[in-house]
Amino acid sequence: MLEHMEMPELPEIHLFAKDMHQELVGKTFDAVEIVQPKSLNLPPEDFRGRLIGTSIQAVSYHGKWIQLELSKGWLLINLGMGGEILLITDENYPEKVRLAFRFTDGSSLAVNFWWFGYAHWADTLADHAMTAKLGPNAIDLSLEAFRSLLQGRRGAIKPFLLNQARIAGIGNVTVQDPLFRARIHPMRKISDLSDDEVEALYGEIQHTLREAIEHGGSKWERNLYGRHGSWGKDFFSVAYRLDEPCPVCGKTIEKIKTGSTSSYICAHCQL
Amino acid sequence: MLEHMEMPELPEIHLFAKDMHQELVGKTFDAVEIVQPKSLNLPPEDFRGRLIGTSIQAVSYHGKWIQLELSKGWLLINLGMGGEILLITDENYPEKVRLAFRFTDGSSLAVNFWWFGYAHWADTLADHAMTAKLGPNAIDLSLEAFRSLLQGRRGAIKPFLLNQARIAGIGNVTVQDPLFRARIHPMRKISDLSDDEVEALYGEIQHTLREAIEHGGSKWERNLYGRHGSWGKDFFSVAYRLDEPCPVCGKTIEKIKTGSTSSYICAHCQL
DNA sequence: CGGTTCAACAACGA
DNA sequence: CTCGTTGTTGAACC
Repeated sequence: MLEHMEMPELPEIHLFAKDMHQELVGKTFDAVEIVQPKSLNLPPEDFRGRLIGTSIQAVSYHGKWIQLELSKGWLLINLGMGGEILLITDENYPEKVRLAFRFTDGSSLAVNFWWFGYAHWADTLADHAMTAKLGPNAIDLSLEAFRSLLQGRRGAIKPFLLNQARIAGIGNVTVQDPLFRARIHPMRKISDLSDDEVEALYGEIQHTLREAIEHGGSKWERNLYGRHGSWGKDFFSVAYRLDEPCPVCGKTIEKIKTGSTSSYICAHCQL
Repeated sequence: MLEHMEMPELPEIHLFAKDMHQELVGKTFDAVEIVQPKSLNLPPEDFRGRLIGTSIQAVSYHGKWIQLELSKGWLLINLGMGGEILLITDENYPEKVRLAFRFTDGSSLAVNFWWFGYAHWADTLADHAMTAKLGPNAIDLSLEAFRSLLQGRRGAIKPFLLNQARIAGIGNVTVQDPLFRARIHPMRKISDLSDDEVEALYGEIQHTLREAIEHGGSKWERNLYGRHGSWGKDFFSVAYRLDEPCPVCGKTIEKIKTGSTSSYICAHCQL
């Protein structure tokens, strides 16, 4: 039932960045193993050449991208539809690896994508179109900023929230319960939302993201150390609860098509 | 039959820029008459204030925009769906005028749009989004540059050629015969084109643009001096020749919808 | 069906 | 395709 929820969203990326910052700052690239060159934005030799000898200064994130600031340039990683980043402290690499980075201290970082992801090198963040065009991280938004982003928008609320160019980091897992709890139908026109609804939605988004982070990310993901999070379906009110009763009114939760994504909703509570 | 061909494309703009450079360099703006303020990107007073007292240093073009480099800033003119720019040497203004510029030597330039056009002022070209985002002028492209622009494109060839952000200056009149002569269907996927087809298409585009320029632009347009060009349907192989025989195979030329534009093609020759 | 980009399209406005 | 904007949809891609 939850087999298609293995994609990292803001909480998991946030945790990767935090742990990677903790573990990797100060390390220097010694070697780069590239199993899947198509994931790169440079020829493998160039990519390797940019990294080797540089050191990691800081690790942050923007939306679903992890950003490693180097002594020269940036290494930008996107796990695509899902994947793992593992810190390897001994010589035991995991079986499946698309990319591996070895550091001069003997430790390594292994990256695997379930299907496809990116590892890009950029001189500056502004040079990298895919991250440069992202909106602000959802978790860093103030209510006022959220209101002003919604200002004058004509479309529906759910596609807006999922559009990474508007707000970065929200995905189909973290958008559904906030909408339910704010009692807003995913396809409601943004211009129809009352001030109170916007405030409720904002609060529920913040709550959901923080809750997921506090619980170490989702159960279906592994973190930098290979450990699973504890945030899962137990925390959901309607998401992925097809045919179960709405926790508020008891009516049956439905699955509907909302543009190109699916949504679980209570048609009675969400208007 | 040819009633909808009154929009200037690269050849006509090229000729305007050339003649305007010849005639206008050195002239100083003395007065600006603004009949249609909506065409401007500044309040009329500001627009006027930017121009008066400045002189024209050079006239060039980018796509369908004519660029007048001034002693300070740029005046950028786009004729939109069609229009005229006339050099007036006596005091007889044409009847219909949206904008008129008077110079200190007593001469004037009159601009008319059939429907909508622009006259913008910009401090630098980089400041002006509408021209800054244009692709390279079609006529200045090398074969290699043309190939690299097509690299990795997923859509159909005709919409690509008409997209001014990719290549500037090609319009629905100047695109049709090159496609026919290269034997390429307008809706062919770019990724399906062979190297030879790309080269043929490139050559035919260059040929068409240069031929139109050499003949003074299209018959339906007037130049800076009010004179019509001589490039017209006689030069076309299939464009606007509905139900006539294909000059190569004799089959009937068809008119088809290609996205939002129409195309005249030989369905037998163009694959 | 995932993330992201791109293309095609509609509608509107200037 | 005069051009911009906005948003929607579907496809292709890695």
